[in-house]
Parts: sequence; C-alpha cells; structure tokens
Amino acid sequence: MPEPLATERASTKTRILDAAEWLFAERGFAETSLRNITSRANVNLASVNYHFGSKKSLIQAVFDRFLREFCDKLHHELTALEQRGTPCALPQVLESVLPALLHIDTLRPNGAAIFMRLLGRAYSETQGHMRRFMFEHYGNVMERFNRQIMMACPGLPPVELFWRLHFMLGSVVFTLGGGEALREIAQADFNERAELESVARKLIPFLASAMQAPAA
Amino acid sequence: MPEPLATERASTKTRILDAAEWLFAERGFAETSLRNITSRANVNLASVNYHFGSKKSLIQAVFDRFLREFCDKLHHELTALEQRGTPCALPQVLESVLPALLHIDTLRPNGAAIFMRLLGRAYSETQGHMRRFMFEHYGNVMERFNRQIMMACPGLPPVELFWRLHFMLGSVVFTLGGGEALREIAQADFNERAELESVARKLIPFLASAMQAPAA
DNA sequence: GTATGTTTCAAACAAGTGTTTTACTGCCCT
DNA sequence: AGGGCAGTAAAACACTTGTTTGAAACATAC
Repeated sequence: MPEPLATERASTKTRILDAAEWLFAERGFAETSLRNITSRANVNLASVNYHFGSKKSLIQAVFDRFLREFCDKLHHELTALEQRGTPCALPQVLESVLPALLHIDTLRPNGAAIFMRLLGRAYSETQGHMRRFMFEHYGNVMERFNRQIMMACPGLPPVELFWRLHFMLGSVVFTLGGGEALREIAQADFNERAELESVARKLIPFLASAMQAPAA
Repeated sequence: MPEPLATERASTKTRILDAAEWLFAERGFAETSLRNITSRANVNLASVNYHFGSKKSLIQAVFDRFLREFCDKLHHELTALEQRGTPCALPQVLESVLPALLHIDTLRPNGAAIFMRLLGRAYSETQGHMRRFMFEHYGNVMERFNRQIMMACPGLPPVELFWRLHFMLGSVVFTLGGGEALREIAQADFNERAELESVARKLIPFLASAMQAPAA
C-alpha cells in the first residue's frame, strides 16, 4: 500500500484512525462517540462500522498502529544495543527508548503524549483485553528490553524487578501522558519550556537511580 | 451525625457513595451509569439526583470523601514529623503517607486501590476540575508534605523537584491503583502475596533512591 | 457499455443515558 | 388530628449511543 500523496485526501480508514486516536487520548474511549470521530474525520457515520466492524475493533486498531510504530523503532534500537557485546549501563538502556518516543512524536503532533495516555488507559482497563493483545503481538520486543534492564541491574531478585519495571512504567505514562496540564504548570511556575525530550531526559537519571536502590 | 448502628441499614446517601466509588474505580466515570449505581446500592434511581443533584456532583462527593479521610490521617502524621525538630531522612518522609493509605484500606475493602484509581482519573481529566478542587480544599496538607520532601532533598532545583514529585506520583498511582491485575500477575509468576503494604514498602526505597539522583 | 464488486451516504433502529415529574409514603410537631 | 416535610417510588422525559439498512455513487473489469 503506497503512501498517499500530500495532494490527495487520505483514505477514509486512516482519517478515522487519526481522528479516533486524538479523541480517545483526549477524552477516553467511552466519552468519545462514533459521531465525534466521524465528524472530526469528515467521513460518514456508517464508515467506521464498515471499515472496522465495531467501536471495540476500532479502539484495538488505533492501539495497534501506535504499538507497531513504536515497537518497530524500539526493535531497531535494541539490536544496536545487543550487538555491542559488552553489557550496557542502565542510563544507556533507558535512553534506547527515547528515539522510539521521539519518532512517534514526529509522525503526528503530540504523538508521544497520545500514545502514553492510550497506554495508561490500556493498563487501567479492568478486563485487560489490550494488555493481553499487547503481550501477544509485541511481547518479544518488550521481553528483549526487559533482558537489557535485567543485565544492567545484576543481583536484583525477579519479583523486585517485576515491580520496579511497573514503577518505572507508571512514572513515564503518568508524566509523559499527563499531557499539556503538567507542562503548562511547569511552564507557568518555572518559565521553562517543557518539551517531551527535556522531560524524558529528566526521567532517565531519576529512574536509573531508582532501579539501583538496594532491594529490601 | 452519629455513626449508624450495625443493625440498621446505612443511609441512602452513604449507600450511594459506597456503590458509586466502587463502580467508578472499577469501570470509570462514563462507563458507570446511575442505574448501575442505584441497583448496586439497592436504592431508587431518582435518589441520586435528589441527594447529590447530578452525576457530576456525585463524582465530586465520592472524591471528596476519600480526600478527607486520607488527608486527615496524613495531616496527623505530618505534625508528628514536623515536631521532631531535626530534618527527617527521605525514607521517613515517604513512610509518613503509609498510615494514611493503610487507614483508608481498613475503612473499605480495597479502599487504597480505589482511591488511587480515582486519583489517577482525576489527574488524567482534560479539564482538570478535580485537580483544582483538590488543591483548593486540601492544598495545605499537600504543601506541607512537599516541604518535608524538599528539606530531605537539599540542593535540588525547584523545577527538578516539581517533575520528580510527579514522577513519584505516577509510580504510586499506577501500581497501587493498578488493581488486582498487577497483583494477580505477581502472585501467579512469583507466588508471592502482593499486599498493599508490601508493594508500598517496595516503593519507598525505590523512590527514595530516585529522588536522590543527581540533577542533570 | 454493461456488469461486478467496493465504498459512501442518509435514514432509521433499538437500547441506554441523565434528569424531571408526579404521587405517595412515613414521621415529627403543636 | 392534621398540616408540613424530608424521603422514596414508578414512570416518563428528551436525548445520545452503537449498529443496521437499502439505495446511490464509484471504480474496475470484460
């Protein structure tokens, strides 16, 4: 499937995906109606059921597109890391996700924040459909990342590692997905441009130091 | 207002609050209908509008009850900390929120997890109604906690402190509010009872170490 | 040019939403 | 006894939701 030229209107399918992901991140899944999506995408209401089958499938499709874009880039960074031979230091491992984040931020405005919010919502889902979907389709990349972390944290018991990985995920999702609210406060109170990359670069030493705490 | 005796049925108002907070945390605000709430509370549909005015006000009332219970306890712990005179070490400061968390966990089953999920939802709200409400009514307690953290982290620039406080909040909300999902995984994979307190006690050294990372 | 398969469109569908209305309790008070 | 009143009950309100329908428009093939 070729990239659509800039002159021609994007396909109905991607127009729906673009509109949906923005609204989902902004308001949540339940608070976003199909009519919100289709009117934002300038397509007919019925077209989402025609192309995706149902709202639930659309949500999954939105999530899948993000995951693919993110994991493809992360995969690339991880192979570079693995081919070094020598085990990497923690900050370097953490830094390897940065290009993937910045990448999806270039594809769409505020892409990384939207992705993080979707990730947060996916995790807070009671049923855990998406969490399962995520591990089934992209579990291998995440597994490789975990291994790098593990090698950089020698002597850490597996249980402790499990929890600390989720502590980290919480920090990242909460602050990077927290959206404009946090950034605006930071900018107002400290007059500092709070770009995605600058926040992420504050996160890295914070998390690296956290992971190296002695296990209780 | 006296505590209702165990024999008599709780007031309609608190029955609604109890049912609502559980459902809100489990499914979210929008996904929970008033009919879900009233049928779970065994009260009439109209009674929620009669007692609370609207669904939005009910949400706020649920949130307010949690905040009051939590901040009252935290207030108590903070005064104990402040009266020591000598500045406290970071782990001790962090540990001061533990009694407040455990307290609301005794008031209702899974209370802390529910509270954390509500907190997370409150923060991820686009409009930020609840965040504002929270700071207006309980900002003083949070301010005092921040000061204790600040004193335990000498030399940390204010901007850095701002972000790190939110990094911490993210970890706590995400993992403690993550609910049964994370605990079940931990229990299945590592055969370890994942109680609220044991997870919280893993969080403390993790966060303490994180806060002490050198500023970039 | 006609036939074929795909995509769009407006309209309708049944089900569920928050809220309001109206009548009907039980209860205290003078 | 009876008027005032906070609380409850069932029903209806107007509206939005996701989904389906059947016809129109489009493209592509022969």
